[in-house]
Amino acid sequence: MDRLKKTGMKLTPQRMAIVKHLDGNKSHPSAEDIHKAISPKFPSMSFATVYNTLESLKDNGLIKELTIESGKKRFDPDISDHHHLICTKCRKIVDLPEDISMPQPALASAGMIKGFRILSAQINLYGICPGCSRTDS
Amino acid sequence: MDRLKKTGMKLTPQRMAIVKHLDGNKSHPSAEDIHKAISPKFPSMSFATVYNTLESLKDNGLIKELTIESGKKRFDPDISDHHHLICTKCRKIVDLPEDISMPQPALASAGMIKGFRILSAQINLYGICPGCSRTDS
DNA sequence: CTGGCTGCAAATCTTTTGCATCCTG
DNA sequence: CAGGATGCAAAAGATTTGCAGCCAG
Repeated sequence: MDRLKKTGMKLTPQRMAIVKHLDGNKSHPSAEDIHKAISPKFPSMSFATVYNTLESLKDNGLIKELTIESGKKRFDPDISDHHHLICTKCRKIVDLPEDISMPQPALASAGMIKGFRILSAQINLYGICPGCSRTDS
Repeated sequence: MDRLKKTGMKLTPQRMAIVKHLDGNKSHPSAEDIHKAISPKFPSMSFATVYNTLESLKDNGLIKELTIESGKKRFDPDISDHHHLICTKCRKIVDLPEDISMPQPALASAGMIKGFRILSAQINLYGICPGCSRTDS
């Protein structure tokens, strides 16, 4: 919340609600998830506001946008250098434990490849989660 | 094309046109790109056919679906274990040279993490391409 | 007060679906 | 000839946009 103030963004009630909802949230919510979650408190809040706010938060480095699911954006308040496991069956998204984290993102975030100045890396591992494995086989 | 036949999929003219268009294609086209490219030859071809065909090709392991851009699916006929560099400015997508490829995908494709049975890995490196760098700074 | 933010509604873009018809195997 | 594939059109889902009015700083 302090970090929000530091960005110079205006502290509107809607924004604060969104930030509060995201804080510590490990569910990697989509814009719709967020809108739905906050609707009870701000029934009039529009999608435009949600998208605008998420865009601003992203620009200010307070959240990350994940490109994990083809159809929709997801957002992650955890801006640390981590990656994700996605269950292709139930679509659950889980943070990848740091100790399995990769040396390459380091390489990537520092370096140049093919003349590209690399700014960030996103690693998605797709598989079947324990729950779905059980149902499966 | 032989590989297409082996899948048992029916060899309709539309499908063959799509497969031919994708063969060796390094542009990571979206469904719309593909539809547009083939329209001149099959003006009547519908999006449903494009999507159905891409889905079938994917199910049969002839192409990969990339989740690189939030709003849309992209497809890659190169099914080898490789990854991508994306210019955040001009949205260009480039294959990551194999020699920079990561040891982890190997780990991932073999292993189990957090109880997940890992099936595939996708690594996206985001940055600024040489062309945009020049314009930039 | 003023510029940034909000709400609303319409528009856009991508993908999916239902169904009648067609055509490959 | 049967079942899968196609074309069409409508629907669904996600995101964007324009604009008038509002409110935090």
